[in-house]
Amino acid sequence: MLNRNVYKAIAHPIRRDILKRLRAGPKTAGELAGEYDISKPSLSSHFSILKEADLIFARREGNHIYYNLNLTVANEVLAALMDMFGIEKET
Amino acid sequence: MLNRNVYKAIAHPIRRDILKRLRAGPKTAGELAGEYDISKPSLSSHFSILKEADLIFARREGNHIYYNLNLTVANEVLAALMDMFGIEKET
DNA sequence: AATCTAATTAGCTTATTCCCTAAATAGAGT
DNA sequence: ACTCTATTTAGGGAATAAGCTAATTAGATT
Repeated sequence: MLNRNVYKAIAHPIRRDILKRLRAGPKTAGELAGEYDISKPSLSSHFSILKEADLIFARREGNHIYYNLNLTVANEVLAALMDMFGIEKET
Repeated sequence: MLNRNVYKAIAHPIRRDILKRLRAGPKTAGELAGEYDISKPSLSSHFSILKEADLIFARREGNHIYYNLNLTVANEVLAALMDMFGIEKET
């Protein structure tokens, strides 16, 4: 079932941007850090909020941590919103 | 274009529930107030957050105020999320 | 085992959110 | 004009969110 925190998770513009970038494939925390004018600890906190919402998951490789988009949950969010608005999937 | 506040607006469970109930048609503030264990001023504040996000709009009739779901914006939210996640509309 | 790099956790401050009660406003009916 | 009902605005307090710097952890490398 859909974690209630997903809505809070997508409420922040940086977190939405992270999700958008992860569409294209896994990225390390460091790679993403380069994209934002924010301290690494603050960004790390955004990662953990996204993780807690199950929107992303982490995989360590050497001393890098790769973040991946969780498409299953992404789809669940969309389904929940479509249900909320009473909008059907197909055009 | 999509108001940035929509994400904050849908981040609260009561506001999501309001949207869901408005799917079925317009409701007055009073009708909705009956559904939640929250003061009327607090609920009124939720309405104004939803209004500010353009997710609902109000129409006065006598001394009732009817709230309506703005389906246009609802669709825009879905489109924005599908874009964010890189998910296509049709199955 | 010392060190380097990558990333997180701890601790703190400021801003925002969310709720409340009391007071004000808008319109309808008397 | 007064009053009743519906709803919002004002003001304030507690909880949560979001940022920072400094310190720590985890693993790789020498």
